[in-house]
Amino acid sequence: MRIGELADRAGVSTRALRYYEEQGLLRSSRTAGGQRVYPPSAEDRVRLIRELYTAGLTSRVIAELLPAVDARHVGPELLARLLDERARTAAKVAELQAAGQRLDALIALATHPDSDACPATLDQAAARGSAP
Amino acid sequence: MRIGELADRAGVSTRALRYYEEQGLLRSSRTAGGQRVYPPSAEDRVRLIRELYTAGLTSRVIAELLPAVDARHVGPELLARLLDERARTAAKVAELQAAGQRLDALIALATHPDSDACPATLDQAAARGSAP
DNA sequence: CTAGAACTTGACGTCAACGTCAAAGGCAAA
DNA sequence: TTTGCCTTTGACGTTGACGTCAAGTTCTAG
Repeated sequence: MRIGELADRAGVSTRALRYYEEQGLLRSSRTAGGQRVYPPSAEDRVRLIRELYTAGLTSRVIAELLPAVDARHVGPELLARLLDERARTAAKVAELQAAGQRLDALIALATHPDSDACPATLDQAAARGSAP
Repeated sequence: MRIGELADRAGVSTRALRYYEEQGLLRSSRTAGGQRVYPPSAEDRVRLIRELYTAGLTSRVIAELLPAVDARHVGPELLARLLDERARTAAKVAELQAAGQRLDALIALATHPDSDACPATLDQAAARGSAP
């Protein structure tokens, strides 16, 4: 398949696909005229790349990661980085959930106009952590 | 307190504090000489701002949100945006957790060099969602 | 009163993952 | 062959939350 079809299938732009290639995340063969050609497996590869981006990894880290995925072998140095990134995502999840509770408190403020618990949730959570 | 102390206490840069003020997120009184002065409550305010940033909200949205927090009253239009943002954070949490499992699979690959389950987790999760 | 740390505004720099535009060439169908 | 969509490389633009530097002012300890 060519770049347009892959973009459609994977739900990204052609610009993104060229960018991924430029960053060493995605390979392609070429037609005689120089146009990029991808195997069907490229779709899953792009989805994986997107997912790793979603995890907050940079293209540089992903570029180091993908060969290990393909070879199914992770060296000790890369493992250290993986543990680091995993901790980072876990922390981010926790932060996001905490922030989500802030939003919930605000939403409760709007939907239950005269509850007493809401203000406490809004103001004091930051001051004393998150547990009561 | 002045800007440097607030920055230290809240764990942000002075540049960030001035930026928050510029964006209408943080107020300050001034000394006769024009230097910013903050009340002790500003520390919690900054932490709240940081938390909302962490939730993925932009400064513009936060600027609309904070008055509602102070007034403890959320209008219907803002409520709609809140529900939207809350859904966004929930989705982001889910994505982050999915991506975290990818990282876990890679980590397992490094720590249990010859398990059979790992490759499946690595490759096929994207192809069929996330449930087995 | 004076050194020097802390503060002021203003303005340009950064970084990542693309968006967008331009000019040119490739490809498939009629 | 011609029409017209797809693709190519190259290069500049965007966005958000600050970083950073500069030149000048204010505050405070001694």
